[in-house]
Amino acid sequence: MVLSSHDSLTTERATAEHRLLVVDGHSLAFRAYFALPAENFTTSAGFATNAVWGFANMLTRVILDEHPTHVAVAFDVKGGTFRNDLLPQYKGTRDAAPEDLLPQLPVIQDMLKALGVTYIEKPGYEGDDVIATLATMGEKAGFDALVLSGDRDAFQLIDDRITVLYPGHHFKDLKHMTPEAVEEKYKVSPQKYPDLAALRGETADNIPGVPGVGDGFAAKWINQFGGLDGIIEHADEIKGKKGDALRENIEQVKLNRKVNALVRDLDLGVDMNDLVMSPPNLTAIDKLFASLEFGPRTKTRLLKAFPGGVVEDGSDTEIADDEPTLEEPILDSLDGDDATAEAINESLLQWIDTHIAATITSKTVPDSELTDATLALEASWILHAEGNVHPGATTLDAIALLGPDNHAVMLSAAEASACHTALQQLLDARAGACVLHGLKEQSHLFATIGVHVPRPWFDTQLAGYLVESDYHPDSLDAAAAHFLDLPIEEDDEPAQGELALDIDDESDAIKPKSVIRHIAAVRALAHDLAPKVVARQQYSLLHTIELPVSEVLFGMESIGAAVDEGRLIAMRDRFATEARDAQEQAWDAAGKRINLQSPKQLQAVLFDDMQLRGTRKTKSGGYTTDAAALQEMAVRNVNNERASSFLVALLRHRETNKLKQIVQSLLDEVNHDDGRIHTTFEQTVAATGRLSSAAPNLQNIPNRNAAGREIRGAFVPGEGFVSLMSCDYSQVELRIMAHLSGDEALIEAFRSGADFHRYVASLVYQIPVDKITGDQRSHVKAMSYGLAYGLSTYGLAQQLKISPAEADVLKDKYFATFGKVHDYLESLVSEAKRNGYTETMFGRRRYFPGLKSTNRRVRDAAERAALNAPIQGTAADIMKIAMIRAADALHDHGLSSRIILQIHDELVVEIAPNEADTATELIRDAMENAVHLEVPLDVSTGIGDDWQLAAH
DNA sequence: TCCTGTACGTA
DNA sequence: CGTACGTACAGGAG
Repeated sequence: MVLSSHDSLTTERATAEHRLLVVDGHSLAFRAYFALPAENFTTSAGFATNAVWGFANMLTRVILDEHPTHVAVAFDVKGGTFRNDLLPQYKGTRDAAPEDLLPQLPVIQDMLKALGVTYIEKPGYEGDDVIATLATMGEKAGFDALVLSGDRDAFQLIDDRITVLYPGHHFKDLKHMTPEAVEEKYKVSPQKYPDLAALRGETADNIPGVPGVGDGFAAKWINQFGGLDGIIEHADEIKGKKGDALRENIEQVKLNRKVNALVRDLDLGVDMNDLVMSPPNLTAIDKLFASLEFGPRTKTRLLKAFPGGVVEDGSDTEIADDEPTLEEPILDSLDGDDATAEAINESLLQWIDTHIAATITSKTVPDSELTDATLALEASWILHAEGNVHPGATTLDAIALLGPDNHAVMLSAAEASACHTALQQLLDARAGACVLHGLKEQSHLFATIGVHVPRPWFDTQLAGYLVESDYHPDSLDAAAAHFLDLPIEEDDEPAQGELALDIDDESDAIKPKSVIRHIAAVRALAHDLAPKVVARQQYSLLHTIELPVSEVLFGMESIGAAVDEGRLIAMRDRFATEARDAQEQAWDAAGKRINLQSPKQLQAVLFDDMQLRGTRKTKSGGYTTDAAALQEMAVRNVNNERASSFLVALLRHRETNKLKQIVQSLLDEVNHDDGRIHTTFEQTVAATGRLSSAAPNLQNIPNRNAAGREIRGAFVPGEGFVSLMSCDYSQVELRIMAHLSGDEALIEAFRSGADFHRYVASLVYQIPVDKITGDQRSHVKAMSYGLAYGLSTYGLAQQLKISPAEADVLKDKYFATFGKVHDYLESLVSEAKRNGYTETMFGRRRYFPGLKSTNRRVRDAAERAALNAPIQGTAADIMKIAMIRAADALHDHGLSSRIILQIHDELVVEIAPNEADTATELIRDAMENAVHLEVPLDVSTGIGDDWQLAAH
């Protein structure tokens, strides 16, 4: 304990250091009750304890923050008070306290008794009067007084010595209401606050004020006439409707003022000496907490706030908000090394009972941003598995559990497997209070022992992504280092050379230290991220989109996509032969056997040997050798036989070699157990909210020319399935722009159902639809698509191979036709500059620090990204919602058909026998109605024997 | 062995 | 000098 320097000061000075904390017991109990879901705090007998737990926590927090030397808690007493005699309807609209709150009040009082805290009730008076009296007594005795109350009537007590701690929107946010704070907020002094309240009324207490008069007018009058008395005196001088209203209600206001005046001189039969903080009765606390099924962690924390409140088990469970180390869990071992599976399962069940079940009971998930996430997570437990996640071939190393009481267990893969029934039982009963890192990855790991992971309450990986989508940690350690300012600890994994040795030595293969450190990191991440998720309003996104879509993705990855391996091999060989042919040709033309995949060697041949003129430069200074440049040089040098045959051969080599590589990468990833390719859909990589696909990337399978498209033909229905269906959104991003900009012309273009680009071109060029040329259509199409990327005149000119001046004309014409689109795009950038972030339709945020850069290039790039993010992101949100709906629909209708791939605006579904029609309708409906916009969402579908044939 | 640059496939 | 990705290779630094 830190001793402060005032210990040896004189009595006179010392009294100034005396601080009295007065708590409004009812108000605190109510707030705690509503801030915490009762379902998460229920004893095995079904007794709700959320208000008790929240009360204890809140009291602890305030004591630790404010260091009072004296404490008292005031409660209301049943039965009317003198106020009801004055105002019969007083507090008439208050809902009766919820039935599971009332029985918690005496328990709170028992707890206070055990803690040695005096609580006071005074029949005929309210808790507020008791508080007022106590605070006044404290002040007279030379104390500083703190009043913890959610009732604004307490503001009248505020002066230099008395501060009110008033809860904000979130239970835990306490505002220090000082005279300055009241003045600032209400523009009147604390003494005049009751005058203001009398004029305004108090809905919560069913006290009507002057109709039409709120804080603002009340303050104005008070300052004008010096207070309520002055206002009443000069009531006739106040003009207008509000003046009339005042005169009509003047009796009510006078009455209000009488009612809201707090009594400050009750005889409570106590003096300051009775309120001094004293050591709690540990035996009574133990007994009480046992009956409430509160864990040792709660007790430890609570006792820390009280004198002599030492930790008994020796583990210092400091709740560090910003301490740069992880709180180390207490690692328990399950009995019996050589125990049977049943015995291990049994002892795990027991451990769960003691360290998880006793502390929390929950099946429900807090579902609103209002829920106090920081308090809810105090009662959560952590689930963590480690291993090698590779869909279709995942291996499990170890799992760990960490209870709210800081006790942990760790199980090897074999032990975990033996315990799968206990684990499943735990998850089925208490997933609602579960925290983990990466639902999809954890699901893969637990699936190896046949355990299904239901939707948890919180996912630190998804949360980190929602909070800071531009940062992508590639490990839990990296995430912890980033968000918690922890050093990245050396993983005690063996170096490459030692790996084989370690695998052989099975008994030593698990690294308890790193697993336990990791599970502690997950807990710490949750503590850091949960408040951020709430503050940034990402909580509902987490629960309505990211967690559900994680489950869909887990299914897709597990199923994989079936391929015709023979067809892939044949294709690979054909592309390889073609590439070799092209290579020979290129070598002949070049006169040497250079590496065609080396830009450096190509530059030497093209620009030195052949003396060709380069086009654009790369950022490192040399001329580019990309396809567009090669093409341009080929056109320029049609008459230079050697150069053009080299360029043509090189282009052909580039293309076929690329295709060969793509096919080979697919072959490398075919799972030998099931002949399918299990990609990984990365959910936390793309800053806009899109998914990405890796190992292999199935979102960049060629689609633009016939040769490449063939590769799609190798994706086929697997055994037991008859066809593949492809469903895609047409022009989603443009439709989103039409909706969000509200541009009537663009909206009408989509509603008309005509050929969209042709229709738009006819508006832009003011020519009838049937007179639009192919060039006009394609120019307008490029312009439309370029919009969402922040396309420049220069870029448009380049792409369309027209002059910048012509591109400028096109742009002007386009924006003259669709003015609101222009305004909307500009507003996206200016909003981003103002807020520092953009938001999608569903509230997904992306921050843009680059907008403030002094480097123009960086700033311009950030502006384009800021313009694109809400559009691309909204499309991604819509597709995610569609996937959730589609997967649910297929499941609910008992279909076996299943989604296997997502390519941003396309879903690929593997169709079971006789399900084609139903599946088509269900998926179409899920996609078209994922969200309702001002324009229809158009979905086109196709079915075929392979992915290529499913095209439409 | 690791990182960077270049190139290129997709939406 | 158009957004968002993943992968392959070459070449240089280590």
